[in-house]
Amino acid sequence: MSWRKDQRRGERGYHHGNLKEALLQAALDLIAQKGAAGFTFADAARMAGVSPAAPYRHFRDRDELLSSIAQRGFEQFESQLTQAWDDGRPDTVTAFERVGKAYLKFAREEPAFYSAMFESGLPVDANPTLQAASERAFAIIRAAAERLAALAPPGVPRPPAMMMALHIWSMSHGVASLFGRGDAARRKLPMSPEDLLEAEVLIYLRGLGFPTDRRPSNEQASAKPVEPPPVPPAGPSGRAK
Amino acid sequence: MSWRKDQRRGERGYHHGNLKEALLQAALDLIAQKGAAGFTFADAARMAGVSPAAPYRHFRDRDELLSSIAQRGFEQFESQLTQAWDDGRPDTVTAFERVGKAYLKFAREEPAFYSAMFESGLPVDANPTLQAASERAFAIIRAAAERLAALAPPGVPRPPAMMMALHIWSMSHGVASLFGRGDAARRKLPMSPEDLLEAEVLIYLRGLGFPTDRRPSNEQASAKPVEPPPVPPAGPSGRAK
DNA sequence: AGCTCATGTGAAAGGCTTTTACATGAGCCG
DNA sequence: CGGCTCATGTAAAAGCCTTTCACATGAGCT
Repeated sequence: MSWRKDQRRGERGYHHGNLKEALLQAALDLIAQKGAAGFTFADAARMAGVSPAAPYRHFRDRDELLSSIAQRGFEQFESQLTQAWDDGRPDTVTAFERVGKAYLKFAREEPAFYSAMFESGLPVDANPTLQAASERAFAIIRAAAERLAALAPPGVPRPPAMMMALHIWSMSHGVASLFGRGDAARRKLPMSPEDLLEAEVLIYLRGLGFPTDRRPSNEQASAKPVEPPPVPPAGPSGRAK
Repeated sequence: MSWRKDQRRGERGYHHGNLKEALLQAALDLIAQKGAAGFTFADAARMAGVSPAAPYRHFRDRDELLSSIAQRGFEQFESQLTQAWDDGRPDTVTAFERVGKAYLKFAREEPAFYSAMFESGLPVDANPTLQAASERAFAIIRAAAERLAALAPPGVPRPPAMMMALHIWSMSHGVASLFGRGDAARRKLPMSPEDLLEAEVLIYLRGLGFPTDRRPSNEQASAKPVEPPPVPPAGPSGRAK
């Protein structure tokens, strides 16, 4: 009885008018506060000012709402990474580093999305739409790695771009998950997550023989490493197992 | 009424006799099946053959049970890592790699523990006991990194062991979380998680100037790098920000 | 045997999820 | 305008979970 009264303004009366959006927004807030596990369908309904059954007109169940959020999360994530990558400007390594930072920034600034995407226990591969969105986001990292691989110093076997992408992804994800969240499960750190990741990536790139002192332009020239790396890069299958 | 009858043997009658252990075990099974989020206090009680209220005699609430599991998880984790490290035998790099593999193995073979430890949303720093256990596990990686850092090639600034440890931890955790779980959130991979991580670590170590072709003994001799690294390692604070 | 305390049981309150029948009103058609 | 129809909400109810509380049981000790 009180729902309609409780609405400050924009009274749509019986019909909310934009319940689906309101629910998504409410869920986002709740997840940010109490984590993906603590979020409740009924709570979201309450926050949107409707009865507990109303959400079922827009989402099959709680999981579908969560999926929708993860979906949007991946889309925004992709957008952020794309923007950070900026097609490799001003130079590939700089842009690459920026992508890593964007990963951390997203994890910190959008904990609700991040939570839904990576910590909700949703079966990513069960939902094709979701999986596609996830892969589009990863494709950005993949593309960046491709460009970076093309700059690999001559004279040594070129590292597989896919492998590089997976490596960078795992580093970013590891740092973000362990140290980069708002306050949940925080651990003490002698440096910022950003610096930690940056150093990690730089060392890794140097391990591949990349020159890691930035130079703004003419990458063709800079493709020549300062000095050839001590040993050839390890291939995907590594050494003898 | 039927609980007592349902127990196959070892009937303790009214008193279960070892309910706490039984609950922990049941919870472990349930979490392995349905994830940390899906696990239910009532389910564990049912599985142990007691009423839904019985568990409250042994755990304050559901979260305390989860904490206990995470606690044990960290202890087993520490034990596994210690064993893998084997005090750096036969040589530091080999042992170091083995620690990484142990991390993945734990994530894969003990999904319930891993889930409780890293994905349950438990506030690690809220429970001192839990935090201590977590830190003891990390200390193994830390100690290994320390030993490795001592082997760093001369002539360049020695990398901070703590930073190396954090880097290795994040790599391992990233790979394990993204690709190393039983089947939840699985993603396609062109190589095994183990190979992926091994290559990643080797490249990283090479980036620090370590010789990455193993040699079984006399590490003092092998401390001399095959060739000096092209550029000095990046310090913790990295370059200009 | 009798006491006592730890350990379980039942029952009940309060939430959440999900389903089902019913109500409302927005858009459209004549 | 009057009436139809369908999308969108509501109420109520069933079923499950969590947590608490008074009470029962029986294991161990004297």
